[in-house]
Amino acid sequence: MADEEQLEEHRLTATRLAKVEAMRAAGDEPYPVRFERTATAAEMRARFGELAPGSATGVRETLAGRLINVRHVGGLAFGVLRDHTGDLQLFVEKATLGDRFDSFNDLDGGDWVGASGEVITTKRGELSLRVEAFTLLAKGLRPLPDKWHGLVDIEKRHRQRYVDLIVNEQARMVMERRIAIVQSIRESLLARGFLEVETPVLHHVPSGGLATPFVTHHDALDIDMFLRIALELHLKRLIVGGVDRVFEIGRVFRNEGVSPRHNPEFTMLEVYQALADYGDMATLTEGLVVEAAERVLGTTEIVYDGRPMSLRTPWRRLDYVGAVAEATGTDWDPVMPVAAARDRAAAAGIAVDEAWGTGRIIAEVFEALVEPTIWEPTVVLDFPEEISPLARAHRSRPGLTERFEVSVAGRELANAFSELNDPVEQRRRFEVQAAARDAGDHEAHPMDEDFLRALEYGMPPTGGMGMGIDRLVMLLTDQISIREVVLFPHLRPEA
RNA sequence: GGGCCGGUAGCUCAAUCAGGCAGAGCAACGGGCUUUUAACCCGGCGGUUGUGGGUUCGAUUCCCACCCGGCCCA
Repeated sequence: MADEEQLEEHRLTATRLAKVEAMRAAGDEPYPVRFERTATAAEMRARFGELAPGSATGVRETLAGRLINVRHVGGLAFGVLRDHTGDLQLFVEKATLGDRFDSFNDLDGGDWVGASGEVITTKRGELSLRVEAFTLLAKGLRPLPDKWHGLVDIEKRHRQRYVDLIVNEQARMVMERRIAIVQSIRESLLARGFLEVETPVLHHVPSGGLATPFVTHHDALDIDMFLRIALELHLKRLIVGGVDRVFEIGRVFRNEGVSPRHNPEFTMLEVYQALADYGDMATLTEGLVVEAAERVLGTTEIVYDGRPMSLRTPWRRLDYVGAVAEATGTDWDPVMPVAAARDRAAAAGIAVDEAWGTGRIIAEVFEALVEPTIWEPTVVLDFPEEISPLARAHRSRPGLTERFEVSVAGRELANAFSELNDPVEQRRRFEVQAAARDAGDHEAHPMDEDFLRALEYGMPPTGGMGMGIDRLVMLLTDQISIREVVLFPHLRPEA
């Protein structure tokens, strides 16, 4: 769209380009190298925020940032300089700058500027820099969006996040909060003795979850590879290897449709702890979320999508099959004949697939009737084995596994198990999945012989947990679309 | 994949229902203004109405196809 020719042709950029040429002709560089600043906008406010109107401090500072707006008032000009910490006013007067005053008037909104001068407050009390010298640091050729409305068009905000970040405070807030949340989780885990690792993104077997992978190709080896859909199996290999507590925060990829709640790539936390079980994982999950909320919001009492929500722990525990029974008004049993399960689903108005077993049917009913009704974080316990091929069988409940999900605002936030560490049983589970895969279920878990070999060396009892970081960020930034918490969400290519 | 809604100046929006010269504010440009806070005042600019076709004397407006986005559903 925006090639050089169009830049030269468009009158709004042509006038700016002309200023670039004029500067160069006069021996000035519109894109200089390096600049030394002595203060940021936030530092200025911290040091001088309490000055009375009309003060002059005698202190001289140098700031650098983007010129967001200029108000010309005869022989005066008021500029708004925005750096990464906030805004500060530039007080520019002809009396101080002399001939350079006209050059200041040549600046455009959007230009990067360095300015030096005395720290003052204006008559109206606005903390300002009385500019004694300034430098163009980088000429902006494109006009900024409307200074009042900002950039509103959602498509443009996402495609041109750089502009969104310049003009929309909210975009910066979400980004900064996301960074703080990830940092909080990392520090919470490090403080508990977990080691952070990096495992392969390119997989030979798309394992560790039930999802359609992206396929790519390794040219030199001439083999297809898969972008990972989960971190799970490599982290468990590390548990086998004797890494006692381990975690990874990393991007995973799922080849599904995009929606307000799904981006093809998203960020997962996965944590594994030797000698622990899913009960320990529930406590850990609660701790990570509460510590992140307190760090970025200072409270566990939040508002999401206009409704109050408490993240206070302990979270409610809900029995998975029991919740389905309550929602449907009939008894359910994960080992009941599949025909009986089908009847109950039909009675509840839930359509089921011929190939599904009882566990899968129960899951369908849960997702349709129970999960959407959950608001505050809830630990939903003991999932059917059929949909949990990597979780250990429940210590006392046949047909179920020691698995929980944390549901919040009608969606899954985290998923955890007492990990299956019996290699013979794991092989049996993979074989069931492989059969489903052969029958046409592309999301069934594939056989992973190397992982089985690892288990055959012995994996200690282990608790594991995965959490969707994007969803946690959505919760703590009050965003209902994942595209608002991902800096560069996926969109179709521009025409 | 289906349904509904949207795409008009750099930005934010009118005009579309019922076809008749495509407008405003901001930005930019020229002028005025030495304490502004979306500064203000005056002036003159700025358009492939998402793309392509069709109907019509005449299409931003009606019809068809396509592209991009939003929401809902699968």
